[in-house]
Amino acid sequence: MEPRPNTSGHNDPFGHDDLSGPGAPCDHVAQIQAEWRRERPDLDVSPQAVIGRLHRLAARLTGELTLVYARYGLGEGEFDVLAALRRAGEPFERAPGELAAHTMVTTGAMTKRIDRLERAGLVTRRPAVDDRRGRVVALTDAGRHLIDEAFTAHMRNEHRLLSLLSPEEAAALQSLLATWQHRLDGTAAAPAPASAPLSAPGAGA
Amino acid sequence: MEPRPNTSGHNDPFGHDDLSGPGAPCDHVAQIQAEWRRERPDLDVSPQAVIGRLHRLAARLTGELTLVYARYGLGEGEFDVLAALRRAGEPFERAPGELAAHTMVTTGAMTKRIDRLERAGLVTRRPAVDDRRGRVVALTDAGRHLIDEAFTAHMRNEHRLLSLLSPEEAAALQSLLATWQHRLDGTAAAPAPASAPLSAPGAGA
DNA sequence: ACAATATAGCTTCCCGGGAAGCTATCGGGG
DNA sequence: CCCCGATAGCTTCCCGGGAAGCTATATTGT
Repeated sequence: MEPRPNTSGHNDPFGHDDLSGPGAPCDHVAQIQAEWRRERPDLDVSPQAVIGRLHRLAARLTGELTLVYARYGLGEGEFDVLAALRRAGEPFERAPGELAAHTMVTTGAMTKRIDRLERAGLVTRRPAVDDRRGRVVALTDAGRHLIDEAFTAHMRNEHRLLSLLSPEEAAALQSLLATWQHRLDGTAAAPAPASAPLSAPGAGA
Repeated sequence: MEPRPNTSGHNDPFGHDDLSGPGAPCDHVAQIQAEWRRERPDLDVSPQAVIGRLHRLAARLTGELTLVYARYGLGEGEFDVLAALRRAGEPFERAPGELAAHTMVTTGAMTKRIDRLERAGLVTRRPAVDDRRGRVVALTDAGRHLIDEAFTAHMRNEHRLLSLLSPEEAAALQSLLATWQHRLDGTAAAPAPASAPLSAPGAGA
């Protein structure tokens, strides 16, 4: 754990830094990169050092967070919905469509999440007054209490995980993540896809 | 694979840096944090500035990468398997268990991935010679060509995404991610779970 | 007023992964 | 030699999400 940044500049035939970090001189990602360099020396695989690690770290953190949700009988999806309702403030109500947008899933997925939560007695569903197509999802008392407990534990957990970084490291990381996301949002979507579900493998070959 | 929405934001009344990066003065995560601060002023939600953003960014990047896989008729899982085989070098063979370990899924999931790839003619399955319990999964010529094409495109895509950061930013980010992962690995697993699948919500309430 | 279109939520079907258990095989000890 | 536990891969069942389409309602244009 030497917070010492290091050696980052060094070989690489493409002029990029090889990005070999101090904390991971020989981790799994680095091994994978080494294999690719051997097999495909024509490619510069340095981006994997960042993107691959981001991936793995996010997966790992999600796993840790999920353990806490499970203690309250919740999946990640349910937790998110309850949290979105709680965040809304009194009277803890929101339309299904709003919840879907907030939690970044489709409305179909949201319907099923609400079904589960309703069955568990954590939320209620009732018709909206102004628009007869609409519904209103509301936290029950049980739901309110549960999410308050669960969210408190969740934040304790996040503090525990984040405490592995110094305040300076955390601030730097936060800033870099926000910067990247922001620039990504400023970019038009990627080039058009054009799939062929595992049946026309000749696509590029 | 999609998105992990999650709550995150930032700010904090506890004397930590508020971590407001330059790139994210008022993004979605920050809004969420502001809501929590209003509803639960007793909690320090600053970790979400990092963890929430990490999640969202990872989800976003995954989405971008998936678009390229789809162009070759591959899902993320299939791509990973083909890549692991390609990385192995001549003769591009590996045992299913090895592949499962490499790609971080269960053996059950691996069986199904191989089923799909075999059906598509991209890999073959044959018995191992030394151990009659074992199997050997091998890239076919078609699979070899496909993954070489797809991986080349994949790396182009990763370069495109990473090019939004300066070399210094990328190096710093890589270092922080590796550091965090490394410290996380050095930590014993989290406290014992104890689930109750949405039926005993009273766990903590 | 009425038809055309948009919108909100729900339903159906599919896909991919995890958990747990099954079968065949290997290896070691009596 | 046979029995026992360990191991490799596969099978079964379940869960949660996406895509697309359905129904009922709201809104807009003529």
